[in-house]
Amino acid sequence: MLKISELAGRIGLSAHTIRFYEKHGLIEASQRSESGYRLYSAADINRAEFVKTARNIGFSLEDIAQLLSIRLDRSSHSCQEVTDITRNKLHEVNRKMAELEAMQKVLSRLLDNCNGGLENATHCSILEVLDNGGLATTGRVN
Amino acid sequence: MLKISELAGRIGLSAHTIRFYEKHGLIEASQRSESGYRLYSAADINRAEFVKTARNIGFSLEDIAQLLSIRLDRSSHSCQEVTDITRNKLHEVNRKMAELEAMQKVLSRLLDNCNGGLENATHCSILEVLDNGGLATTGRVN
DNA sequence: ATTGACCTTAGAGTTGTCTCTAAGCTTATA
DNA sequence: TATAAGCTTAGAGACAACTCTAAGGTCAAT
Repeated sequence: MLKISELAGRIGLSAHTIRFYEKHGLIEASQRSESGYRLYSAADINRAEFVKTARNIGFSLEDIAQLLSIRLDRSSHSCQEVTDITRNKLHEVNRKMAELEAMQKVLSRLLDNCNGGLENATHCSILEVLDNGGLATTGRVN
Repeated sequence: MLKISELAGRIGLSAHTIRFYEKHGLIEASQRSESGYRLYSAADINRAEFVKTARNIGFSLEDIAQLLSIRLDRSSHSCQEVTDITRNKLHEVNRKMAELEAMQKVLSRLLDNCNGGLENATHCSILEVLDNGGLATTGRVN
């Protein structure tokens, strides 16, 4: 049985974070010592590692809570439930990527058109673009 | 001179947001009516549009505050200051993209390896991966 | 004169994920 | 036995960028 900071060291989270996850139902200590210290069993550790792995992949705490409840009783959940959560996450990631790509394009173009020298910013092309409502649409941004 | 909701309609922000931006020094009304209503001049509108454009591109409010202070007195700032802000933002975007790409790859692989059918989740390959600390490293994740 | 739309302010609430603090108890080491 | 390190709890604070509320004043139209 591990104490909280031992578990913390093992899975790479702070004790604070583990208590925080506990409050949100993600991690639990199946026992307490006489003095009230949390004690983590092998199963608890596995569960905590599951949480950490899912977190690393990028699942939200809420996603993880759902995945955990499936994991807890696999036979009464379908595989599809798991893929749904995963697919939703993938869609979210794709959406964010698209947003970031758009930003990336604009920022790169702004930098391409600007010499960025030490002279003063009176004729800075970036400020001009911002003043004019964005990149010119001659030759569409997309 | 426009009142706040006229400005709001014109640039596509809520009046709430405009007041919020004002509190943070981004937008200002150079006049007030006798009854205390904000009144926006052409210059105020330009500034607000600058803010909106920068926001659309993805600059943070803090970035925008800096860009505005350069814009306010272009001759005492260098063009480089502007490109620095822009380049930093681009780096930030690139960093986030890399993170998201990693997530994207993992999620896609998880989905590829799982049939996602209606049968129960006893042998769900996604749960197995999460239980085993992530994707197998045979044939490296990267 | 009344209605309803619009304006004002200060300040609280939201979201997600921690991160930290205070005040106090326990355990291990010197 | 003293000290330090570690544990407990409840709850506050941080971050970004809004979003909303309460309580009230103003304005245009009917």
